[in-house]
Amino acid sequence: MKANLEDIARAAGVSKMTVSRVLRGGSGFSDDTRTRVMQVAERLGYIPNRLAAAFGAEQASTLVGMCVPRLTSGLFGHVLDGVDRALTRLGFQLMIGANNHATDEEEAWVRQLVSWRPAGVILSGRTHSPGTVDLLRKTALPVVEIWDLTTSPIDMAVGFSHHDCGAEMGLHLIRRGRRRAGFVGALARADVMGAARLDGFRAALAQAGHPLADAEVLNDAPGFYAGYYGMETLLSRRGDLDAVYFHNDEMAIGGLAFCQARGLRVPEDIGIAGWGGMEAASILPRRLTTTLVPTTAIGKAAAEALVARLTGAAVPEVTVVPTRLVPGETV
Amino acid sequence: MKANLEDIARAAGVSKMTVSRVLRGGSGFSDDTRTRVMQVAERLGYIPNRLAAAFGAEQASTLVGMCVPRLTSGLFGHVLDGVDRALTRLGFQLMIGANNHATDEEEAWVRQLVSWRPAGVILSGRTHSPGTVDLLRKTALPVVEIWDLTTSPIDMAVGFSHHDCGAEMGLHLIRRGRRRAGFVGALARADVMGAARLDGFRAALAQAGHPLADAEVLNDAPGFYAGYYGMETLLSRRGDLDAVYFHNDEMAIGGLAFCQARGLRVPEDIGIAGWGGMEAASILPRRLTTTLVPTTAIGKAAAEALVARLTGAAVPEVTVVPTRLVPGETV
DNA sequence: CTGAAAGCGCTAACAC
DNA sequence: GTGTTAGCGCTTTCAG
Repeated sequence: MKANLEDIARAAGVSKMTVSRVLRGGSGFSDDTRTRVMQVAERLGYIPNRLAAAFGAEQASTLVGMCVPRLTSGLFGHVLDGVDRALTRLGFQLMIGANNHATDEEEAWVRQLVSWRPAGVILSGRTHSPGTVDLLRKTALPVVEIWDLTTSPIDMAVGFSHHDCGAEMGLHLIRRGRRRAGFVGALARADVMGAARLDGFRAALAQAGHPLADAEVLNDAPGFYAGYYGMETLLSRRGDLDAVYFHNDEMAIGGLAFCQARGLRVPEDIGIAGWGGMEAASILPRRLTTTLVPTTAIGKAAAEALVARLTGAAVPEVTVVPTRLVPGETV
Repeated sequence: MKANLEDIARAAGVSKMTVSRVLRGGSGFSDDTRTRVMQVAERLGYIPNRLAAAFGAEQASTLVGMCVPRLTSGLFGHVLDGVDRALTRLGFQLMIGANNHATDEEEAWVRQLVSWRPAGVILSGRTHSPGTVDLLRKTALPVVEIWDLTTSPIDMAVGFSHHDCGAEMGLHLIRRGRRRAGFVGALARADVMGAARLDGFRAALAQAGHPLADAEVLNDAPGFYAGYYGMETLLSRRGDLDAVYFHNDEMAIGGLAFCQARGLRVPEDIGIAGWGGMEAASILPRRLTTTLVPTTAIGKAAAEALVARLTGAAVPEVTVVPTRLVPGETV
């Protein structure tokens, strides 16, 4: 039922090697042979065996692995989309995994991935277990770390500074006259990047002489509910806050909903700021002040950097993809 | 640098075969041998080569492919999450692709996937190109089609009826006293499932004697913007509508935002209904009337059905995972 | 409980 | 332009 190179070779009256060359679109055969081989392959319904190809010649692997924090993240969905489109266009296949913000889950996934002898790996974040780094270094696999910039990446990095995002937003709130700002986070301290934004935010506020009034970092997933209840919690502790910066836009929108439910006016009574740039932020219920993150571009750049490295091209160690603070109507 | 079974065998003073058995946790070796082999493998930093394993014994493949319509879809992000968690737990690796609602893109992806000799495939939707179906049938690969129920699946199916979702919502609107309902869709007719919901909706309204007043099916991606502008378009044509059913919750929320911007009262002036059950729907700005779709459960069920089939267990051809209409405050 | 032999399908390297 | 040889690392099968 399954034809292989040998079957085609026999039917076309040539050798396996010639068939292989034709099918891979190389050179070293006549036009005549080519058409004959192609026809036979077609007729036999030949399906190449990449397992065998990649096994026999490891550099023939077109498998790329990508690990995201959570598959349910809207932002990372767009990053994945960028990666997938670029990779598909370039002839690669994508294997995915989720680390759930745990370096040991990431390591477990990387171990599995590496055993498939992929062409390269894309990881999210700068924090990895020593085992992961070690393994990746030992196997000398091309690696792109995305999302956050690393001072010294394992191999390559594509992203931006979360610390700067937070600092920029802190400055923005100060400029808007806010003096008692709070923060609502999520995922406890597991999300190192969210923590970096908080750090930057805190630093900017402190430097302006109006230090962070309060912060509530929840254990939950960073969604609308968490934003809603985080806002409630924060306000119950500090009713005098005049602005709140959220882990992301979903949470900010949840916080906005809470304000609406409580009859708090935004931005008069309290300012709200998010992060991420989700589509809803620009519509609902008023344009949210947030930071636009070029998710798809990051994915695309990461995939292209990886493939460039594979083709031997020179690739910068760090690619900065800038974010942009977009003032809305909420602060 | 890279150790293989032979290296371990030599260092442990046994044969390759014994090492293979130990490493795969089988039986047929003494405890003594086991510990010795394990220690050597550890010391040598052995990384198994699954390429070789799957190549040498095709049924040893633990690669599963999954194709979703779009990687940026919030709902499918949750399905993917369900699939990924189940598959990881069961020791499988996940390869993904997106078909962008085009059967030929799906076929191209399936062809690539099949050449990696995976253990099984999960596809989204009931519509596939003849080439895809043919290929899958010929290779006799376990296949799970998810999302929509198919009268006769290629192999197995996990999902629910989109037609019924639409009909149920149509009935709900009628019961709420709505008499001039409209529909806002997206992705043109490319999203067959959205079209099925429209069909069911239309049928239910017609049967109740209050046929669909108007429908606007946009070409855009089904997001907040599309909902906003779709609502605007629909109302400019039919200012007398008393309810609108949207392709999904994002769009419904966009439509809601438009109403708010125009000063239309919801549900007094006009009713709004969505589909999908996204988290924001239950918060913002009022609880949205929508249909809850058990996304993660579908993913989990699909993965488990696939693995059950692989282990030779009997698996039902069709698994129904019911949705639930949740009345909110918007109609 | 352990080992030897054969082979999976392909490609690199070299010969013609 | 085309063919031959060898081998990738593992598992299956069979023998002990």
